[in-house]
Amino acid sequence: MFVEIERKWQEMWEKYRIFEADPSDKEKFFITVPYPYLNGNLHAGHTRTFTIGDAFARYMRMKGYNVLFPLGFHVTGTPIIGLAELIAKRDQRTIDVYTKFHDVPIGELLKLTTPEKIVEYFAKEALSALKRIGYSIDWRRVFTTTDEAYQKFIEWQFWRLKELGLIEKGSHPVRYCPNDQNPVEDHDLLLGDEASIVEFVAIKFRLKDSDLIFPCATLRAETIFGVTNIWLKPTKYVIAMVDGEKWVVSKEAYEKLVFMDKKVELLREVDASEFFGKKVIVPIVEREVPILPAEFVDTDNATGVVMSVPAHAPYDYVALKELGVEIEPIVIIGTDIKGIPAKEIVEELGIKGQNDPELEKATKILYKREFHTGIMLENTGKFAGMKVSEAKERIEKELISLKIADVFYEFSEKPVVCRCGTKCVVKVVKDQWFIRYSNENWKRKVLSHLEKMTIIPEYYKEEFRNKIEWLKDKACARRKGLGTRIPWDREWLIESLSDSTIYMCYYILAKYVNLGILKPENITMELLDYLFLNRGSLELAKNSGLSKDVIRKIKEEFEYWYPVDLRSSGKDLVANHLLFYLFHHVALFEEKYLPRAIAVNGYVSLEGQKMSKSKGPLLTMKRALDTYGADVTRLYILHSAEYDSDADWRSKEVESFVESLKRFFNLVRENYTKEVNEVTLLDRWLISKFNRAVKDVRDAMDKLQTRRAVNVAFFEVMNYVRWYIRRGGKNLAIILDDWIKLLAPFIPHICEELWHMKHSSFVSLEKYPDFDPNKLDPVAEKAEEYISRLLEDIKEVKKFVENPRIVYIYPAEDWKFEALKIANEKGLKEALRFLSEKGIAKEDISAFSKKFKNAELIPNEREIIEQNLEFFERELQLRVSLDSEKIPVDKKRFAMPGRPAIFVC
RNA sequence: GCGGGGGUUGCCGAGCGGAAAAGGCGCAGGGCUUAAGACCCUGUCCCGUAGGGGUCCGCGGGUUCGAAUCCCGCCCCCCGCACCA
Repeated sequence: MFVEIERKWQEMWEKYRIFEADPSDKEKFFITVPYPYLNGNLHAGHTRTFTIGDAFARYMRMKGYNVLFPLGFHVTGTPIIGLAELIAKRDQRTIDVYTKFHDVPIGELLKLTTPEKIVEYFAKEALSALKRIGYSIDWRRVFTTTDEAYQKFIEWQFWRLKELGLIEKGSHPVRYCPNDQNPVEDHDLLLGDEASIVEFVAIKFRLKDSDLIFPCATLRAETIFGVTNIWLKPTKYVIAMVDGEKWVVSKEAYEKLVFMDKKVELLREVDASEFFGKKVIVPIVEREVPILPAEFVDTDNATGVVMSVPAHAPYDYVALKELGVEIEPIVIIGTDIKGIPAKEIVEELGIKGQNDPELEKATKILYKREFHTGIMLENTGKFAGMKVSEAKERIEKELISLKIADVFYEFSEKPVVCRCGTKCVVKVVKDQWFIRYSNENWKRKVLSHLEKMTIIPEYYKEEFRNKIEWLKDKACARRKGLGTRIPWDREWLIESLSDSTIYMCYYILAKYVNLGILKPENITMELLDYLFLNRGSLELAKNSGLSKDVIRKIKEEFEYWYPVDLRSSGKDLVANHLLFYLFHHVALFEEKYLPRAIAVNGYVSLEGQKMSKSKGPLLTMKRALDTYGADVTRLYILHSAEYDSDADWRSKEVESFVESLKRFFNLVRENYTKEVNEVTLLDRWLISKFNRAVKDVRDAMDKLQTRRAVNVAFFEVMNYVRWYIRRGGKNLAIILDDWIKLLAPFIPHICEELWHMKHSSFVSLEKYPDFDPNKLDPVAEKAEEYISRLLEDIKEVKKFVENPRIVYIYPAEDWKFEALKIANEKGLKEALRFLSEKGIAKEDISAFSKKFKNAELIPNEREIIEQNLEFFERELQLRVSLDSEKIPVDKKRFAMPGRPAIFVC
C-alpha cells in the first residue's frame, strides 16, 4: 500500500541529502547504534535497536539539533570465515537456514564460498534494507572493519593502549577441543554448553619417606586443618613428572594436566592399592595421615586424589564409617551446629551409604552454612577466629604462593563435548595478549565517569557498576579470523570485540576516506594522535602527507561531533561491548570526549519463539519490509516493548497495524486541506487534549520511551479524533499539521507524503510540536467529560427500560450549585447550614449531603445539553427533553451539579 | 551461587498511596454494506428491571481513614556470569 510513497520519499531525502550532517552553528547531537555483524541478513533484533535509534535521531533533529547518525559494518572475527567454509562444504544445515530464514536464493548462496564474497553480499543486502526502512543515516560515512584505513586506525589504538601498559602477555584457561586444536564457544558444543571453568586447588601431600606427591583437589582449602586421611579410588593411577615433581594422579587427570601449561611426563602406571595404609604428610599442619580407599572418588574429577575431612564433608564421614576405621573427625569450623557437623547432617537426612544421592545435597547444605556463617576454630593456627569465607581465600593464596598447592582447572559440569564428538578439556593458553581490564586504576576511572553518564533505563547504572567491578582481563588476540593484526606481533589478529570499542570517532574519518581525501597511508600515528588525543602537533601530523587545511578540517569536525551523545544498543552487549566502549574511551580520550549516555533495549522474539541467526526462526528486516512496508514495521517495533523488556513479533498484530495506518492516512488525507471554520468549544477541546498529548510524547521521547510515545502520539490521539468526529467536529485540520509532525519520527514516509499536500518543505526537518499551556482549555474539557458521562449514565439507565422512547434530563437546581460551592470551600457543615437557613426541605438537604461528594461544578450545564440535543438523540436513539414536569420528585431530588437527574420512559 | 530485572484483568502491557485499573491485540454483539472486508459503536471479573453493588493486581502477614501501589516473610519466572559476535 505505501510502497510507492516510501520509495518516493527515500529518493527525495537522498536527492536533497537532508540527513548528511556536517558541522554547523547549531548544537550537535551524535547518536550511534552498534554496527551490524555481516554473517547473515539483518533481522528483527537489528530492526528494533536501529529503529529506536532512528526515531530518536529524527526526534532530536526536529527539536533543532544538528544530528549525526552514521552506520558501518562489522566483519571482524571468525563467524564469517566459518560460514564461508560451511557453504563451500555445502553443509546442508547451513544451506537450509540461509535459504529458508535469511532468504538468500540458493544460486546466490552457493557462490558465497569466501569471506570476501559473504561480506560483499550481505553488505549490499544490509544497505538496501536499511535504506528501505527509511533510516536517517548519513551514508557518506559507511565502512567495513576490514577496510585498510580502518585497520590503520585500530593499529594506532592498540599501540596507544600498549603504551599505557594496558596490553600485556599472560595465560588463561579456555574450553578447548584437542581434536580441532581450537578453543570452543558455546555454539561449538554438542554437550555441556552450561559448563563453566572451576578452579580447584590441588594441595600437595607428600608420601612419607618418599618424593611422591599426592595432589588433593579441593574447593575448600580451609579444611586442610581437619584432614584425617586421603582417598584414592581402588583402581589404576599413574605417576607423572609435573614441573619436576612426581605426582600420583588418576589417568584422566594426567590427560588434563597435559593441557595446563605445565611440563608433564608420564612415568608409569600404578595401582592405588599399593598405597593403601601408607602415610602422607598434611602440609602446614605437618600431620601424618593414612591413604585409604573410597569408591565415591571420581577419577574424572580434577586430580582424582581427595583429602578427607570427615568433620565437615559428609562424603568423607560416611566413607570412613563404612570402612570401619577408627578415625576421630577433627572439627575446625564453628557454626551453630553442635557436635560433628557432617555427622549431624548425615543423620538428619538419614543417609545410608557413600552411594546415597542425598550426599550431594548434604554437602551443599553444609558448605553453604559453613561458608556464610562459619568461623575458624582455635586449632587452625593463625586463621583462628577468621570468617570461613575470608580464611578460604587467604589459605588458597598462601598455599599457592608457597608452591604447596597448584590450581587445577576443571569443568563445572560434565561431559563437555565438541561438535566433532571429542571430549573437551580446559587448556591454559600461554603467551596470549591481554587487555588488562582488571587494572584497578582503570576501573576506578571508568566507575567515576559512569556516575556522570545518563544510563537508560536508569537501573542499568547499577548493572554497569557491578560489571565494571567484575570485569577481568580479556584475551584480545586470535589465531584465526578476519581483522587487524597486532602491530607488534603480527602472528596475532585483534579479536573482534576489541576492535570495536572507539570506532565511533572513525565515522569522522570515514567521510574523508570515502571522499578519497584520506588514504590509508595518510593515517599515521602522528595524525591520529593529533586529531583525537590533542597530542603532538599540526606540524607532526603533516607528516601524514595531508595538507594543513585538510587536517584542520578533520580536527574541527572531530571536535564538533565528539563525544557520542547517545549510544543505543541491545542488552546483550552490556557485559561486553558497552563495557569495552567505556573502558577504551576512558583510557584514551580526554574527559570532554567521553560518552554521555547509553540506552539499552531488549530482544525480539518471533511468535513467542527465540530467534536464532544460525538455526532459525528468523525474521529478516527485508522480509518485514516486503510484507508490511517501512512505516508499519517501524511503528510496530517501536510500540512492541519499552526499554529492556523483550518484544514479541506477532504477524497478526502487525497486520492490524497496517489497518490502523491506512485509517490514519485516509483520515488525514480527507481532512487536511479542508478549510477551517469558526472554532467551537469542541474544537478547543480537541486542541486542548492534543496539546496534552504533545507534552506526553515529548516527555516519553526525552526518556527514549518509544512505546509510550507511539501509544500517545498515535493511538490516544486517534481516540480523541474518533470522539471528536463522533461529536460532529468539522475542523479536524486544526491539529493536523501538528499531528503529522508529532508522528514524523515514527512513520516518516506517510507523514512526509501527507505533509506535502500542503507544504513544500520536508516534515523531517520541521520543528517538533511544542507543548503550549495556553492551548489547554479546562472549560472545554469539562464540558466534554460532562457530555460523555451523561451519555453513559443515560445508556446505563436505558438498559433497564423496555421500549424506551424518551429521556428527561433535569440539571440540579441553583441552590445545589451554591451549596456545593460552599461545601467545597468551607466544608459540608457550612453548606448544610446555608441550606436550612434557605428553608430547603429536610429530605432534600439529606439527599444533598449524601451525594455531594461525587458532584462537580460544570459551567452552563443546561446550555451544554441544549446545544447537544441532536447528538444525544442520535447516540441514544431516544427523544431528549428538558421538561422537568415529567420527572418523579424522588429522582429530581438526587440531581446534583455535574450529575443531572435522568428519567427514561 | 552471585548480580540485575520481573510476576496486573483471555494475551501483550501501563499504573507504583485514593478508578474494576491507560493503550494495543483477541473475542462477542450491534450499526453500515447487495455481501465479505474495512469503518463506526457497545460489551468482554461476578451480580443487578434506574446511572448501583460485590470481588480483584504471585502467596501470607503488617502499616494506613484508604494499597496493585509502602513494610516484612515466602513462592515462582527471565537475563548475564565472557573470551563469542
